[in-house]
Amino acid sequence: MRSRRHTIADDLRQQITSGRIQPSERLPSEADLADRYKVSTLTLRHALAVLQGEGLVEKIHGKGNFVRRPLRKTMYVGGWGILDPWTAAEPALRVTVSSNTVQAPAHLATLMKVSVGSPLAEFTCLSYEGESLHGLARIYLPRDLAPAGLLDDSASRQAAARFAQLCPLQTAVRETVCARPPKTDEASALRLAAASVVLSITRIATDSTGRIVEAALLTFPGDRIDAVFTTHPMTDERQARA
Amino acid sequence: MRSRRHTIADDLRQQITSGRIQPSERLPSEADLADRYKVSTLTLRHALAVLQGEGLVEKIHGKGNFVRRPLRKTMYVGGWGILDPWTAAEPALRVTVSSNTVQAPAHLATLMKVSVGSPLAEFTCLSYEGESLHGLARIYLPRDLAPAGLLDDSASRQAAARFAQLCPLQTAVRETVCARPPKTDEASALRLAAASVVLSITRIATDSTGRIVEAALLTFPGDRIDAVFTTHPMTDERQARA
DNA sequence: CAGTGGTCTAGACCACGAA
DNA sequence: TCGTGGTCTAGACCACTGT
Repeated sequence: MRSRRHTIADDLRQQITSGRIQPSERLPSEADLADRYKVSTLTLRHALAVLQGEGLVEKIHGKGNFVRRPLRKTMYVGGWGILDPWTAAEPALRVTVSSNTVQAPAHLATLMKVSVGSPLAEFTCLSYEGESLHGLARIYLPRDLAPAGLLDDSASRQAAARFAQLCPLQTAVRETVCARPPKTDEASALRLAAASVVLSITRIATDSTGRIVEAALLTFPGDRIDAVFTTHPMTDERQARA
Repeated sequence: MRSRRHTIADDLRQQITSGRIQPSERLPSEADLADRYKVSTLTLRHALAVLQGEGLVEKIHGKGNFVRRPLRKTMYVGGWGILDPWTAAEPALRVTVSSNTVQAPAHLATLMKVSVGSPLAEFTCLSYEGESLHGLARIYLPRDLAPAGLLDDSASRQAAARFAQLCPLQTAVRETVCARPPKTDEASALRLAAASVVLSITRIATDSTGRIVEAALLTFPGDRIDAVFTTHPMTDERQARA
């Protein structure tokens, strides 16, 4: 016997995928739905949790449950952090950047091979598609490398085109990709269920002297992103070096 | 005010990470823990759900809640498919390879830019760490490019060292990474829950003429793998080409 | 303020696993 | 059979959002 939460989830899913409930539309309140299905609110909430896990529904505390727009997968292009060449051209994509100075906490100090407490410039980049956030980046540079007039218009446009790459292109980049549950702040910022998964990319840029000039912590909802990386054949010269 | 489920989760997490509760040990029953913390069983279950989401605890219906052994993350190195330089050296890592010939179904034909029904050599690679499978690869080559005596010892050893890369190294490689729920066959092969997540890597190798010489579909349990990709500064010559 | 979702209780009953 | 986790109820109260 299928549990009640699942039969309810099936019914609501059918209404959503068939278009009877439109994207970005609000569902009836949980109390109303619980009445309609003759279940307790807790059971109904479990049904909604199923749909939330599938990415069909988004819960907003104090407002309601909303049908998510069908997924448009965006693409992260590895190497120099270009985000989504297709939608980047669309006006619907906005990237906001804010900056800050912090003292390196332990995990960042390790990552960037600087001593704990070193001054770092921190940039928080949020990428929106329409109203909904679909990418989150925190970027750290050694304070002395951070450009002074960074937050002008041209820099914002640049960050929108290549997702939040602040360092020059002539650097070696190492990107580590993993899938993991969102941290609580990420879950609330990206409006994800705690049980969902994000694709986390840690990008380290190194200049020709080996100094780490940028560390970027990128987080994307796991079901909305593909990351693509290309490797070219080595030149004989470079192969000899390795 | 931190919610009760979180204070309980914090307390249990501390007991686990400090070693007061050992890996693979059973926790007291939910009823007992609910008594001890003076909360309802539902609240206690929510606390355990937090730890479960963090991968610290595994629930087994009818048996209890168990502390999971800490995960040993393996690493996939992008570019030419080297798997896990650290554990690759360990005797515990085994890779088995079996081969087959198939006619390209639609999705593979699209991926490899050949016509539907073209003969392809299919290689299925399973990577074990001790008893448990931790990687699964299906690799396709145009039939005429598949080496004849592939499945001898040296090829198997080679596949173990560089995860299932069958084509020559002098190729351009494009790897697409996404997180998604496992397909049913993957879930059973990797012993994953249907609700879990795999890291899926699609690797396409192209020779200098632009022909696709290999397509690899790699699947790893999402919580046991990191994938790392490196990009080197372009030479002036290559930059001019792009 | 009213309306929404979030947390919590104190029970009941069901489904699974091992003896 | 017994002890375990899984589902569910009918309510209470809290926290967030908009008016």
